[in-house]
Amino acid sequence: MALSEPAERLALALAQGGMQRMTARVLAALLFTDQETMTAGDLSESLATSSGSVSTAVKTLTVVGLIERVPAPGSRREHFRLREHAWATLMSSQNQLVKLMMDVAEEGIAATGEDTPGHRRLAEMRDFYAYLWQRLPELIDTWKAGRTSR
Amino acid sequence: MALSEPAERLALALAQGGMQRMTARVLAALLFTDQETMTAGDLSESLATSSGSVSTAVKTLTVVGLIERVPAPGSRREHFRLREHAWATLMSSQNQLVKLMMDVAEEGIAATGEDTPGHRRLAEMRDFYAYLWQRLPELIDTWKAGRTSR
DNA sequence: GAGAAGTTTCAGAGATCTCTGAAGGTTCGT
DNA sequence: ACGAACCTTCAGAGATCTCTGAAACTTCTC
Repeated sequence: MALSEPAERLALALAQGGMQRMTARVLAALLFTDQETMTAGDLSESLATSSGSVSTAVKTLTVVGLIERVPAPGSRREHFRLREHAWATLMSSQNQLVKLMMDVAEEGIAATGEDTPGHRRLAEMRDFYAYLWQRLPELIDTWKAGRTSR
Repeated sequence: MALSEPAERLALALAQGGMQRMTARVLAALLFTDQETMTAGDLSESLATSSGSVSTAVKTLTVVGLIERVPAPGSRREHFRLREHAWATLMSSQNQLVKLMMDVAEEGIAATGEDTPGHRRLAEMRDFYAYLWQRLPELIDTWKAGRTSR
């Protein structure tokens, strides 16, 4: 079955956030499906795409921890499903970008003379990202704690 | 003067976050410069790029509120500089993506039958992004308050 | 251990994005 | 009002990214 229009829109949104288009479509398919898991075959059929693309996308999603291979008794095929806390995981990996910003600002600070306008601007940038880098993980952990305690 | 290597690295990091490469380089130039403001001419010289590219980049940065045109007494040229709270502004615009995620999840919920696995997954996604959508602005406001109260 | 089914890899075609450069527009001084 | 300096726009060249499809590899069954 082809992906629904809302599913394609969701994939687009994920792509806007930096995810490859095909990777996003695979994730959307796994979100919307009414099955508990999908095989690579299911995915390439519903996305009308090559098995090669599915393989690459599935690998990427597995590496970043958004989906997982599920042992499939009685089938040779690989089964996949969304992992627990996938969204928190996605957010955490976005958070690596915050760290990168903090680091490049720090580099800039080291490379500019003190008491220059550039130095001051970079220090403000560094402070802002350092603040986020401290606070975002707390936010995500709070969410996870609230979820699991149900 | 050409952009320093740390400045180019910073531009790369911004580009990773979704900003156009040239737009990111302009922002980096304005961050690192030891002048208070830079003209379009300064920018195209230090970036070794066409005036057209600078014009486009500067327009984008102005629209999203990261830089501002500064009235330049005694000069016909436009002067630019980083705006106050530029980083908080950048974060806020990233935050629009959180809103988009929330919205597409909501659409998906409306389009799937209740008590299906897809419905449940989408509801969890929606809840997560709704939580962020509530919390991130608080975080940014707290930062701004801390800054200005110095 | 041979064959079938499924999966992965990767070179290159095709699609997409970005930048340039030149034409045209705007603003300022005289 | 005219010319000079500067800025903006945009078509198309060039660079970059993404997907396909076929070959190679792995795993399972008989």
